Amino acid sequence: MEYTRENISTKLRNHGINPTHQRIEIAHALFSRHEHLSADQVMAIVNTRHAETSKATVYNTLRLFLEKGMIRELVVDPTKIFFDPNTTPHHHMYEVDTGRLSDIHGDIQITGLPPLPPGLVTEGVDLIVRVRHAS
Amino acid sequence: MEYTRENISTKLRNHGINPTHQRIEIAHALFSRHEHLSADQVMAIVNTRHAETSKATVYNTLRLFLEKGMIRELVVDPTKIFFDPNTTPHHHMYEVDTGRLSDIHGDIQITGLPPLPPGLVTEGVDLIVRVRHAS
DNA sequence: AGGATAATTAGACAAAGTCTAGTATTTTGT
DNA sequence: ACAAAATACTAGACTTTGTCTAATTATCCT
Repeated sequence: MEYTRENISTKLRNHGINPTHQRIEIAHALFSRHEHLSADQVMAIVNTRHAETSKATVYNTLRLFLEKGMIRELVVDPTKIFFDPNTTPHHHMYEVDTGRLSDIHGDIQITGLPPLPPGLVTEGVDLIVRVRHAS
Repeated sequence: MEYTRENISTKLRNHGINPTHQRIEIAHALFSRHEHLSADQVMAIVNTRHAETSKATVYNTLRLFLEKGMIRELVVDPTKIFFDPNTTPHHHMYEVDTGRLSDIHGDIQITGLPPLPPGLVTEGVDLIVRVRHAS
């Protein structure tokens, strides 16, 4: 699938989001790349050439996308949150010395998880393999 | 094992850490409870009664303990880091609506992880089950 | 078009964590 | 035990990520 502005508008509408200029640009930044971006990276991408989108809008929009289930939040780096346009179940590798974050592909199985206490519902299961470069 | 100041001093020395007043108090805060504490929680515990330990020392000391492998860092909450005095392999459950973080007990197996790219070494594998209270 | 609603903005603010330069404590060598 | 050297601690300024607010602008609906 190609991420034209048109397609992105449709995608936004499908998620119940009003497609505005800024939202389209932010979604485009996330979906046209296949990377995990932090809020300030999104901000930088969207505002190359002319400043177009404010910090507040970037943060608001990312949280909106999150709530609507269009993207996923990754709490991995101690200093900032990354956003992942891929919402299908998959896991991550984090290079602690460089801050690089990448997907782990493959058929990963997790067994032996005890049942949840009553009243709790699973939101997601995050598996992060922390690695570093050999010295 | 009981966490007397004496025992904690020995533990610090075993990890190659010079046991000072502040370090003993911080280690005591972490090890005498069996909880995951954030830096400001440690700060608050250590400074009940009289203010004794500065913010800089709390942060420096926690990082020192980390480097020496005496505690473990948990990147789970988007706003703060938690420190875990239990360094044996185990996993966590995080209640996203309350911020509560707890251990998962049981024999959890993770299979299907692909081999690491050459030059990379595993630091650790973190598994976090994110849950919320049913509405 | 025009009023209502929704979205965006600049900039002030908050909180976690880092850094610095000076002071205090601890250790070491004699 | 004492002085010098090394290590540790401190207050407070600073940085960074993210939030909030009140005012402005864009969009939608009839």
